[in-house]
Amino acid sequence: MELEKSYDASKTEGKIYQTWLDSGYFNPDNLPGERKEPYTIIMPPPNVTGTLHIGHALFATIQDILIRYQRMQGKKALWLPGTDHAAIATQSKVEAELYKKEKKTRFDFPREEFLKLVENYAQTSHDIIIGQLKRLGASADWSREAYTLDEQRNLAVRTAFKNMYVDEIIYRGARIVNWDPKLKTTVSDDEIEYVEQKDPFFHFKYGPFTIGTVRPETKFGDKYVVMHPKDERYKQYKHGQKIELEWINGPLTATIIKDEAADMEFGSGVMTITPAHSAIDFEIAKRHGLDIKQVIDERGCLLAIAGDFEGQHIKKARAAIVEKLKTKGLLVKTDEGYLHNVSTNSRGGGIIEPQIKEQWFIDVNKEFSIKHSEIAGIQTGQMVTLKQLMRHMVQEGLIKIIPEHFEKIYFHWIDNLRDWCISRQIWYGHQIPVWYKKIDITYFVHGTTTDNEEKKSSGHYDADLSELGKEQSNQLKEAVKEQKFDIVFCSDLQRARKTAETAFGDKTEIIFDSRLREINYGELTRQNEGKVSAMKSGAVEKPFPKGESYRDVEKRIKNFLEEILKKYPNKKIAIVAHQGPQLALDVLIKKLTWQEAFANDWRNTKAWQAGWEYKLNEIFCDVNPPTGEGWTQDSDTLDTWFSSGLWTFSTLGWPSSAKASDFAKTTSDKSEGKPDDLSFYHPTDVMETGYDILFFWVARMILMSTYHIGQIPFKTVYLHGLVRDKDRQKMSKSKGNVIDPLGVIDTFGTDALRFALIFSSAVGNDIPLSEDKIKGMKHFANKLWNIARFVLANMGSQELRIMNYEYKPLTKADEEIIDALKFAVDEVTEGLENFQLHAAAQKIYQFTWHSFADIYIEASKQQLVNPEQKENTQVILLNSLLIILELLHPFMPFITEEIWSKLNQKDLLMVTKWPASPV
RNA sequence: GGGCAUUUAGCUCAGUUGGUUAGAGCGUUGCAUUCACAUUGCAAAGGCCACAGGUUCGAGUCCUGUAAUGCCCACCA
Repeated sequence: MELEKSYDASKTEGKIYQTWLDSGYFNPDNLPGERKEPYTIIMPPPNVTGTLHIGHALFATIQDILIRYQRMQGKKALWLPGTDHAAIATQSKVEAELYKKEKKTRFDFPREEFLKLVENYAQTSHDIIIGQLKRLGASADWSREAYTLDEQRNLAVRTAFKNMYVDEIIYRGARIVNWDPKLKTTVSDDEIEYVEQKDPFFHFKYGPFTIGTVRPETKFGDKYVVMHPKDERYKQYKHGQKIELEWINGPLTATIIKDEAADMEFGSGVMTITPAHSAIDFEIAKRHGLDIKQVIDERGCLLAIAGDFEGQHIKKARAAIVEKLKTKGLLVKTDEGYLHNVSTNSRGGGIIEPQIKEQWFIDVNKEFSIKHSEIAGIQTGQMVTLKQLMRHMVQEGLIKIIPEHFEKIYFHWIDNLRDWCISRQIWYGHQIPVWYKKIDITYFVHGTTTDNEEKKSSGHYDADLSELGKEQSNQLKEAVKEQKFDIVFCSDLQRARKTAETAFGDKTEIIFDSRLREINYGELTRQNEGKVSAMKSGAVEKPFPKGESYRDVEKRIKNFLEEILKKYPNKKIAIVAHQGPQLALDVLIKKLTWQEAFANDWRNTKAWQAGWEYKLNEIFCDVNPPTGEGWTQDSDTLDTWFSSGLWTFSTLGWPSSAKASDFAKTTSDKSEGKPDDLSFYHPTDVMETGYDILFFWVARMILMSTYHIGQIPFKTVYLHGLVRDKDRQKMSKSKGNVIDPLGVIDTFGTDALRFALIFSSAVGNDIPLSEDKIKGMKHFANKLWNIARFVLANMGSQELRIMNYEYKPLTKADEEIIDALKFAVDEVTEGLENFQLHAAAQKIYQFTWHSFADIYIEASKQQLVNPEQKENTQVILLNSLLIILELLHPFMPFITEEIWSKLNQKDLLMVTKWPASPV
């Protein structure tokens, strides 16, 4: 058997990869031999936003090394691959392209059509990425490949959302959020990137104070002036004191607020606040219960509050506002070149404008009872918060982070964690599994009756309208002339019926319903109002003698509302009825207590002709859409990290293969047949990823996995560094120092690239990479090739089968190489066990090149011509080579497999048993 | 402002619990070579392990401080 004179990676790699694929061994179900122990790595899914870069090559290499090693150790090794839809990133990429090519935005398309465009892009990108991973030699189980936005994962997301919604871990609320006016979506705190910027810093006269700002455009609504309570300079001003002053658009009443948030050292120590557009100001406003007024809209344009400036974009308005203030003599001075940080959306968006918006959040501080826990130190049913769960796993060593110092960073992050805003206003992603049904109600009270005029309470007694009441009904008709209602519901008592017929009878269908009747006062009917009032408070729960309580009215109305929600969703309806049912609406819809409803004075105003407005909203959250008509789904999508957080178990079949709430059932099922993927492969062994997404992702996987299935997601977190160029510079297109993985694979071979990537840098450190280094590793591959050529050339084919031939050290060289080999096996193994991949790589490199090639092969040339030593030497040569191939295979899979195949071996090297120390 | 790390040969980096003469790759210099490999071999030069203290029989390694560099978090209107 002859080998080519030098190793040609390009001729070998494709062929070898195909051999592996054909073997089916990437799927652990097909691995030969008795394998009981699982070893799982779930691949961090690359974003489908383009092609792989060298950083991906690094993660693929590290994970492939770990998987190949464990597979050779006899484990059922599963490396589960996948890709990430990367919501914002992918969508904004498509949007950018669309704008460049056709000058269109996504709003020029129907949602479905735009999504098709994104999906096409994602599909193309996906295919490229998978192809690239294969070229890197990734021994991943493609049969289990997952996508964060496929059907299975969508089910997982909906299930996860619902579980958390039911537990009230997920809530909807109006908070100050990071709004990106460019992408028109919120982003989470972690996605913010601060960019240093120089801007003019303005000092303005604000009454007796001087305030400073870089952003005069936010200042229109500022009517609170804040100073530190201990600031001696402003001792004479009291908290809550009002001050009249002249401001941008005229005179204004400002209120003094004393709060420790004001920094006495900064500027004059006095500031005004803009609660709607600053998180800090929002906090202050909440502390003191101040008014919050929106100034800037979602496009970044000024609202009506800005007066003349209304509609202008803040960027353009700034100069004009300063000019106006200057003209008014309110500009004190301007400092040019003030250095400050501007927050931007790191996902390719614009400058963040904080806004108050109704969004979905995950509450990280809410206590809940954990439904199922296999976690040491956490009992099933125990009360915990998500924050505590996240902290516990790492603190108690259940999850080990390598390198260790990242644990401190992790804790620091958790301690400062705020509720996680998970809703996004983009289209590409998992749509929130919440549906709404909405009815707008305008409520009118019937006209005055004869009883009313005599101050008697009618209740169910069918009192008629008085002359005034009839007149009022005509007035009502006039008042609602312009309004269009789909349906009018009316109490069947004649005072309401006559009112409704007069006001609406000629244009709208009227449906009479006895549930809309006034409270039945029983024995008090038609008696003096004063007596009724006296009993009102006591009549909430307790019926009037032989009549109803207010709770009874509430029940009738509740029943009525449920029915119209079902039958008449999304309609605009009017109700003409009495005061009692209206109070019930206050209680049912506005969530007032009965006492508050009574106390409210709005029904004493003459505004009854305009009606009182109620918005009836029903929210439905479940895995599947509600049945029935009239439901509309929440149009927001979820933060991409929400689905990524489920990744370790959604890829293994959750929730289909094992429902979190159904653990008892699945464990009893296990006796027959093989266990499902989730119970067998989860918790996974290693999560290997870049340190830059420790918070985004790793922490969220811990959160999701512990919450939903009561298991840690992984035992070890292995954080690799960033690949940099040889001068430690970050690789970037603009610097022109990027190394294209496919390019270097073409020139030097995958094995060389892989070896170079892990050869010289310890875990967690950044990795400087240069073409020279890869070239050096190509030389190493070639060296190995020639070692194999030498060994092969020095024995006939029969010797290739004498694997178990006993050999013994006959010479000093024999003795040394056997010792060295033993050492190498131990150290490479130890390196791989302890995640010291670079140490293992260096060891095998040294051993191969120096101990074996330079020393032993040189010595063997003498021994091979000595008949007494020849055969023994041949066996040592061959055995050493085989062990080298085995040790090196995880690192350089292609060339080792290729040589192995030339050595007449039965099975593939990739499933050969990892060597123990040789005899 | 707070935190985390790094500083070892010309360059890029190893050096796990403190233990002989501190290592590798690349580069440099000299020599060799029809020999498995010039994508080679042999050899050499090159380090007060950032600095200053301390602990110890013994410190690149542990402790304290200083300096430089990098990164992360917070953020001041």
